[in-house]
Amino acid sequence: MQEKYSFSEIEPKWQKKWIEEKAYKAEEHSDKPKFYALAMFPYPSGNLHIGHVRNYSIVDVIARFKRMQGFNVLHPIGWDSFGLPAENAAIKHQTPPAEWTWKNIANMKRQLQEMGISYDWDREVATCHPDYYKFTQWMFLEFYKHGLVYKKKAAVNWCPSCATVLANEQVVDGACERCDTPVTKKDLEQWFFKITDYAQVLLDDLDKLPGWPEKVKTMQRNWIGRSEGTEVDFKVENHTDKIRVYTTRVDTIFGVSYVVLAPEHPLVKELVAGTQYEQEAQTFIDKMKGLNEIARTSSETEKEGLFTGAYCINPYSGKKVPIWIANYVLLEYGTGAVMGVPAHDERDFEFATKYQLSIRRVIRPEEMPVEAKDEPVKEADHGKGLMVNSGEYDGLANMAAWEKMSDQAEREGFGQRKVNFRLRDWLISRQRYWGAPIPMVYCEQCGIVPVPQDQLPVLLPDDVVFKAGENPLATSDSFKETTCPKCGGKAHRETDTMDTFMCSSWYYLRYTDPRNNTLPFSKEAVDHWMNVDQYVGGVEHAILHLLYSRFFTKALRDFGYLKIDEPFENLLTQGMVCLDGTKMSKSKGNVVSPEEIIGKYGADTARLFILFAAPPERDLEWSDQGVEGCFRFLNRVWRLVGQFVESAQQSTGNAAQVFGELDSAAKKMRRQTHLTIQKVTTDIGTRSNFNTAVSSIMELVNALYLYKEQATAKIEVEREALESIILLLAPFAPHITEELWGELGNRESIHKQSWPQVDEAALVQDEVTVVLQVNGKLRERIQVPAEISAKELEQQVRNLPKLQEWTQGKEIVKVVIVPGKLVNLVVK
RNA sequence: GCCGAUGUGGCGGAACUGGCAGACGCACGGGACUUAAAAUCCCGCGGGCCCUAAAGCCCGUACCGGUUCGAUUCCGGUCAUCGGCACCA
Repeated sequence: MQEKYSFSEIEPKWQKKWIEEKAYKAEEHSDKPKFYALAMFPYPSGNLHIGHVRNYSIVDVIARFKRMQGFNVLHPIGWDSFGLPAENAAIKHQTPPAEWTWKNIANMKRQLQEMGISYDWDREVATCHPDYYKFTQWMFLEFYKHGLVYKKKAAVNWCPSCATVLANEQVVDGACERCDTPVTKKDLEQWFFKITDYAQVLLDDLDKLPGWPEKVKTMQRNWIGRSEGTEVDFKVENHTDKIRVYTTRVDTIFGVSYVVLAPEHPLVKELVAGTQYEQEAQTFIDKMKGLNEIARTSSETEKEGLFTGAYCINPYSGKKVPIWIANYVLLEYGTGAVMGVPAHDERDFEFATKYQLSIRRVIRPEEMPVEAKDEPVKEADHGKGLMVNSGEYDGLANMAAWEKMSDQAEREGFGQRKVNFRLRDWLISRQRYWGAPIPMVYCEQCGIVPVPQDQLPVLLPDDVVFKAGENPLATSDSFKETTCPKCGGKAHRETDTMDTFMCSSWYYLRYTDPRNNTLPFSKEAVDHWMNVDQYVGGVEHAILHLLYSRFFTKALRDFGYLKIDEPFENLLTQGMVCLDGTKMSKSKGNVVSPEEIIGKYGADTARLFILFAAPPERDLEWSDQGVEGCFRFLNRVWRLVGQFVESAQQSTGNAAQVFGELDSAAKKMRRQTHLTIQKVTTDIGTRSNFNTAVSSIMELVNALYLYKEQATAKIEVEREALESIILLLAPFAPHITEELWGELGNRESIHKQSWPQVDEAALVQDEVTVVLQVNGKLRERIQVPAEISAKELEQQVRNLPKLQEWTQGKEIVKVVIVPGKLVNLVVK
């Protein structure tokens, strides 16, 4: 055995062997229970960054652990390889996006292999490969068949820098999530996925996910944004039209001072046509259109409105109320019209105060005297209370009135209860080249015609021109011009591609059957492997990818392709990797290169540090010295094995017999070995606390160093401890443990060994330390037989010579005993 | 504003079900080995009190209060930091 731990020789040697032997291939037919471990697949930007290393190290520990526990593990990897950076590179370097992308994939694949991650490389997928995007297009058509895809003209989010539209989910603080450019609105005809059909079930089924972080579920709940309310019609005076408003507080409707329409509301133009208000209203509408999302909808923005000159009638009170238009009302939500109740809504209060509209209380808090009901309202009150100034409803509790008033609207036909969601349909069109082409054809005769599924894929053409700000597919005549699949006549193709989130919404299903040429996956494969048992990735996907994937799963279930309701059983959202307290990023220049670290210390050290430095869901502060510490630890393990191998000849070989007659030091050593096995097993398996798993292995190493120096040290006890250390460490540091396992005389790979079992007998103690407290304060530790009764223990404590000192003549009023742990004397 | 999370030594963090606060690692200080350095090994390492030592005592988990024999852990309130949502009617 080499004296020095030489990772640069060991690591490539084993990596090569693992790949050649397909050591981590998932078994097709197996009696073992299955386990599906998955990391969010990377975008092939060119190089692995440290966040990837963290993500993949975590999943690899889980995969290797489960394998050793006897599971048939599916641990695949692939590439989320469509997207804008490839196209930007194409413009910048004049290289085709495909070439740039495949080069990056090759490089990052090499880097992953240098980390020793135990992937089943036979299942690798890349979303930009025609064999993959063929089925992304298949998905589009399948959703289309089931009425979940439609085209509509809408004011959509437009990123001027990326020259494409964006989904609502991709607009962060009014700016493009990719390039930070402020997003503008554009009226375009685009393809939408009807995710809103699934809003309720996407919300409800979050309760079926106990294995997800509360944080992520809350974010999804907020994003879906369910609210229960009532729609009510206000008749417009001298007009045939009605204004339908949506309110969650129909109980306050007797307090309506005005009704407000969104500036884009179609009724606005009608109301002002030919009146003195027309000119001003038009100016107002134009101004609102020119504003971007932030300026228009931020709660910071001052409320601005304009009277239309028209009035409508409150159906409950019969009162006439003025109709306004205002910047704060959104056309897309509810009915695009709102009633203003200044006494009970802060926003309405602010608006009414600004424009001197009336303010009338209709709910009084219980502690407020009835006589005070008409006193001036100083601030909006949205609390509970009793109805006042509300006709026949006066005196009712407002929640009861809410129900009765909704009943009245439904009975008399001027309104109805309504549930609304903030979630909008998912806009999937992109005016870009490097994505899956939308498989649709426009025929002069037949109109919109889907490409038949057996004619897929619609391939991306090579003869496109990349120019900033232009849709490249529109420049390719060979692509654009086609024949109608229905009538054979002249037609042209849709030139938009799909949002790359389409590709990533189903990739976890493809891994179950990655080379299937006729279907995205077979029923047998997907039924066998799904759900993903453990999913790990960054929290930045809490809404986008995770919501879309849940939607896809539910829709495919409803189409009959799946049996499951949810794709990801357990979700772990790992924290960021930081340097000097801030997230590592290229723009800040505070990055650590994984390649450099691996070159200097090896992959095992890099993996070990990143798992040891913090619990996985928390942010991790990078520390070069910390890495050094982990490297020292692996060296310590290396030397431990080296010293053992030299001295191991004396072993008698009959461990069971030796373990039957041990001295107390040996018993202690065995106990720690098995306690460590127990702890590491639960730390990995149920708590996902890899940091404490590593630290307890370190403790075991320290303990073994001390034990083996003792004159009476038993070689069998040493061997058991040492083998346990290496086995427990194997998921974290696969290369060094593979090497050391061989040095201990084993032929078969350590990664094919069974996970060590706890020997309950080794945990039994003859004597335990009991803590003695006086009034909850620690006073003494005493050694007592493990089997001692509470009575005997109390007696022994009462006989302690120092007892007088602690009680100081006071009386012992109570004795609390926790068997095997603690005695607390309560004195007065 | 609403929702969620977090707050423990010089630092990363541990304490799993209310029972020894600070495991493990880093940094730092001292020592051994060495001609020397590196590597390695050993000792110390929250603050204070006590002449020294042994030993012991007091304070201490953001802050204030409560429950309890006993609180980092449970409850109420306050503050701070981070993240998400934010005119959604």
